[in-house]
Amino acid sequence: MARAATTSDVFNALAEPRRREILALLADAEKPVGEIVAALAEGQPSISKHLGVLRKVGLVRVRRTGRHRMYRANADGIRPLYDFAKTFEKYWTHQLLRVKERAEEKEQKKHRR
Amino acid sequence: MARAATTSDVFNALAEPRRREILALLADAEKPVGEIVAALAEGQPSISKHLGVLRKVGLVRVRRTGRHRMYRANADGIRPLYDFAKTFEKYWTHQLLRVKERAEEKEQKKHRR
DNA sequence: GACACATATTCCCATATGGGAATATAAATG
DNA sequence: CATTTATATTCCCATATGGGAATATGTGTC
Repeated sequence: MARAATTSDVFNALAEPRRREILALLADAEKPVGEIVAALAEGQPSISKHLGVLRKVGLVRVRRTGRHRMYRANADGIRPLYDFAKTFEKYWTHQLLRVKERAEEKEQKKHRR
Repeated sequence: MARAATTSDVFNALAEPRRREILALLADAEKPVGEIVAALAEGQPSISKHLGVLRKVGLVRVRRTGRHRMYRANADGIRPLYDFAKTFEKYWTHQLLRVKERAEEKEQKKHRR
């Protein structure tokens, strides 16, 4: 048996760094393909293919508007990843410290604007 | 460019379901290879190779004892996965979160005038 | 040393890949 | 309709895969 298809599940789809970047880009607002291409500085066909993979595993949704296709992230689709990782949370070392650190970072970001 | 190596990072390593199973098995206690082979009902070479991948990306540690090799999970290694997923937490359509958001919106509206 | 046991490595192969180039499809515009 | 714009699809190929079989390596035991 060969390696599983990238479209077989969320884990395989998100193994590719570009696709994680794309998903992050689409988290806050829907964007047309061209904007993603410009943001990631990669060929348009490449981006379109990545979007196809994300679509197949349900991580993004599309809406057609004229000749544009507006993509947006479907954050719920990431839960399998999160759930898996979360089962290891209790084994992390310095857990309390790290949580505290991240909370503080967040606080700073909020106040920085 | 072809697909990235499974050993290139945690995301690629954990795209394979067997490797996630192995990691879950090793979360609570270290185990010799044979025990994993028995638990997952798969060929020993296959398991050894999976362990090799997990080792290379730092998700497991090994300890040699006689002719056994005791493997244990290194839970800290999963944090990249967790951190990535966590950035989408706020977008989840979870009931409590929604209630909270609506409360905040209301609050803002009240103060906006 | 001869052997059994535990694990890793090598060899094999069908399969999916990601990117670039070229091309196709579709919609707006003149 | 011809052309431009936006996006998807097809074709190409070097590359890594996961599993099984066979083999190698290492370690206890007699």
